[in-house]
Amino acid sequence: MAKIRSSADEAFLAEYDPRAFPPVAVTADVVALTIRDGQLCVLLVRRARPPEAGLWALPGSFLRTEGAEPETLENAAARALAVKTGLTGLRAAGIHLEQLRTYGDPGRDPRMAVVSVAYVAFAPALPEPAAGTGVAQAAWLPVSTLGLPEPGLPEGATVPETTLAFDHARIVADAVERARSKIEYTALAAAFAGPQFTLAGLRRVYEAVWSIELHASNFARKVLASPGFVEPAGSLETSSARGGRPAELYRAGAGTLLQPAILRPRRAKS
Amino acid sequence: MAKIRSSADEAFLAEYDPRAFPPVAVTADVVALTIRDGQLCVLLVRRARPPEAGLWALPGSFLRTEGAEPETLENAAARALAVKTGLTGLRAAGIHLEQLRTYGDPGRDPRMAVVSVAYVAFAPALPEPAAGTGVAQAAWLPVSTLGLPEPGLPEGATVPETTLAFDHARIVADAVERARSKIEYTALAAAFAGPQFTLAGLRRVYEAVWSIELHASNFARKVLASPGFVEPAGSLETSSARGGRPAELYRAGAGTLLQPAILRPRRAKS
DNA sequence: GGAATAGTGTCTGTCAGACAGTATCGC
DNA sequence: GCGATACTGTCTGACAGACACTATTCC
Repeated sequence: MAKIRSSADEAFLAEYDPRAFPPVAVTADVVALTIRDGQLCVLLVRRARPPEAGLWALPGSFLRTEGAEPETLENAAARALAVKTGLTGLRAAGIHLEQLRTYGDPGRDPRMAVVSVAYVAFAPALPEPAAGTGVAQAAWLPVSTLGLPEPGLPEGATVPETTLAFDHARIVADAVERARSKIEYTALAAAFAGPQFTLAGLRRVYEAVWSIELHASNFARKVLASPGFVEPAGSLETSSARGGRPAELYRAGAGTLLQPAILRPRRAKS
Repeated sequence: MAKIRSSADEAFLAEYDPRAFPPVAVTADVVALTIRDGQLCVLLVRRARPPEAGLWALPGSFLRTEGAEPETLENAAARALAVKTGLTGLRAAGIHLEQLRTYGDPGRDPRMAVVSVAYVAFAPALPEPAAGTGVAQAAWLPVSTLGLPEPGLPEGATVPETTLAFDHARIVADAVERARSKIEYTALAAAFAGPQFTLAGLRRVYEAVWSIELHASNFARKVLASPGFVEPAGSLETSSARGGRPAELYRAGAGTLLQPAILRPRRAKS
């Protein structure tokens, strides 16, 4: 461990022996998002132990760097999901997992300096999670009930009081903003909608993520005008809810980038 | 330091004592970008010591987590620029510094597990850098000479052979892509152009970052149609290079988000 | 038939690309 | 005058928003 050294020694040694520096813990935290009952939900775990025991938090895990097989940050994120919530095989199932950003403000964890690399996972309706290691409870919670701060807070900004542990409310807010932006220009929304869906179902995904209502006809026109986004499944929806013409069923197309994009309405008229 | 423990003990302790885990070094690395002689350039340092001695690398610094004032990742990035290249006061000068992403693949540093949080800085023409601690040389190098890989490589992907140390070529590629995307919908390009500039000068910034040619007339129309992007400085350029009507001078406007955006041409016509 | 939902057609406004034409300099 | 650069005007096509209209179901 680090002895007391002069500042000059420290700067010199930095190039040669990173172990001379005070330790930092690195975690991978996952913001798993899905749509349930028309609401955008995030997968949270209730912490069983201090610090922040009893509060909802993101599933996370410390990065394993030694041993037979050191892991990538992305693998640590997938492992955190499996260990904390019982959701396994996400990578094999093709669930999209991407890096969000990294949070390392001093004091964000009372134990020591902790740098958290946050990941976002986008998933269609998944099974109920199970409480894993160190977890009292695991559940999908609607993001609208969490009182999230504005996304994009600068580093060092004080995070408003919330019901989530550490600075996880801020991380969830950034993840939701990523999802809102990502469904504009990628075919990601189809991943939320499941194997087969109607245009109305896909529209409800956009409406849930963006928290707005969309014009059904214009939406359908734009989706069908984006080659590779959806392709007809060849059958009709069975027994629509409260009458009405049955909708055609679609499945996700081969494309990943939408051209043209499905842009959300921009306010900001001068 | 960590003793040998069973896997179950390890998982249990993870919640209580992060120090029981093997140490990870965290660095903040900076990709500083600027335009020099019509070329997009990145600030690199030639490493004076092993590992990778003699190779060009990004200026970086290990995160300080203990002592009187633990620092944020962003402050560590600014400190790295100052210590390694002598460029100080960037934050005070309003230089834009934003987090890019985090790189933590096992084996990316031969010494130990190193997680690097990369930052991007966008700057107008800056003074020549000076070689700092552990650095043999510091210089602005055109990105076109570096043989960068495609941006957006997934985690764990093997980085092609380059002239840069570690996986820094990949980081620079991601930073350039960020800059290319960022000048579309923010007024960032004005930051490259300096305090006063002509529309042609601003256009050359876009052309350098995007590596394409733009139609001068359409470009001017789009820039002037984006409120808050530029405002006339009230004077004309003095002594244009090879004759021709002198161009009007502009300065950066108050806006930061461009509405409408200055979109780069999309190829991808079916 | 009436209500409800699905889907099509059309009009209008915004913006990008192309390009012709005008303005103003150095030589 | 001539070339070079700066800037303006106009046409066309792509796309978004609004909305009228038709189609098909349940009640």
